[in-house]
Amino acid sequence: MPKTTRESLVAAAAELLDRGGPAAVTLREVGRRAGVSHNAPYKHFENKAALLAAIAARELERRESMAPDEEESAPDAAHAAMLRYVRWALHHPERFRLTFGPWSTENNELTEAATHARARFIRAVQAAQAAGRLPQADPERMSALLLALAHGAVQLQLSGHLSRQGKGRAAAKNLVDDLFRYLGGTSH
Amino acid sequence: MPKTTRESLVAAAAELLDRGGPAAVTLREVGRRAGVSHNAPYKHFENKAALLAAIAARELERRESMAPDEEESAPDAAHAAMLRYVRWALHHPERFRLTFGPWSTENNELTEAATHARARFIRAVQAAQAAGRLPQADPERMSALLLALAHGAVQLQLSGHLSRQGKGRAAAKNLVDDLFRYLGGTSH
DNA sequence: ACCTGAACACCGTTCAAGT
DNA sequence: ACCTGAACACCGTTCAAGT
Repeated sequence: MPKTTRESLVAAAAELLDRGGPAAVTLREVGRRAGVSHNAPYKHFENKAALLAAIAARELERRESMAPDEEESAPDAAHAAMLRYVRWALHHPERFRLTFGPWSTENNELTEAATHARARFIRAVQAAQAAGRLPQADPERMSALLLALAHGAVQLQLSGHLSRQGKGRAAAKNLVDDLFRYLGGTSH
Repeated sequence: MPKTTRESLVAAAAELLDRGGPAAVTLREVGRRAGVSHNAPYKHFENKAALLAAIAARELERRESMAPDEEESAPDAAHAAMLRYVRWALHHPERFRLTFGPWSTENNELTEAATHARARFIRAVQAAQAAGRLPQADPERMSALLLALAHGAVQLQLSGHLSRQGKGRAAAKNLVDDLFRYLGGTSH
């Protein structure tokens, strides 16, 4: 595999991100790990923000390529996709956080990948609706509801705002399951 | 009002935060605006992170003091509190973002204020449950579900991940209303 | 086209010193 | 107890120059 300099830079940056957040992604250390000078990155990315956006885009494409194709139209595809998303986010908090922020709308590569992933999820939601497991609302809006919950649940768990004690065990995964249970009961 | 230096510092920092995020909160500019030297802040806060935590704590206490007391046990108190939260977050995105991150668990003042606010919300949820507007689940866990949705919906809207086009109009406010409608139908 | 080394402005933090 | 000014190490970014 002939790794281009660009790929090496993104890989090094992603590793630093995981280790200590965006502040730990210094162009100097990125360059060192990629075996180039500390400002070689400027020949591949406009600035540090663009480099971070490239990490986010790579991550999105990877997740995309990992999602099983056949599953898409199964009745529980949406539920499964959400649990997969939650598990991924909890294991890679910094990459998850990178998803928001200014990068999202300013970077083309990223926006395109995000739009594609969202379209895919909407199809899964439609399958669940057809199977009667989700209310018959506008699929796009129903998707937004589900995504918002997964997003917020992960965020709360990561920042320690979910009480971890016995009774109310409100782990992100449980909140996703709860929501599907409630929505499944609404045959409205 | 005899503003202490500490209060001036936090006020200046909050203004800078709103203007350009945490990166714009430089101790030098904070000092300048508060009329002190660029490292006077170190006599009041351990470091920059502690100063940011102080902003978050002040914000939480303000929101707390603004919440109407009588409303707490009304059947729609939880719904109203969530809409108020969403409106606040959309108007102060940087302060909202500050709520998560490392500060939350490491700062005592902040943790205490957050715990208090959460307890208050749980009581509102119990009132809604008693009125049959929310399912009879564990109140703490039901609160977590609602908070997660509000959180995630705001996050998605702020980062532009909610399609703003006509049909699926998935503004954060609408998602909150949707959830309450669905949960209200589940008399389970 | 891609890379390097020096340089610039800026920042968080520390320290010795002042009242 | 609170503040100042100088100093240090570090960072993003720019520039002139090399292949």
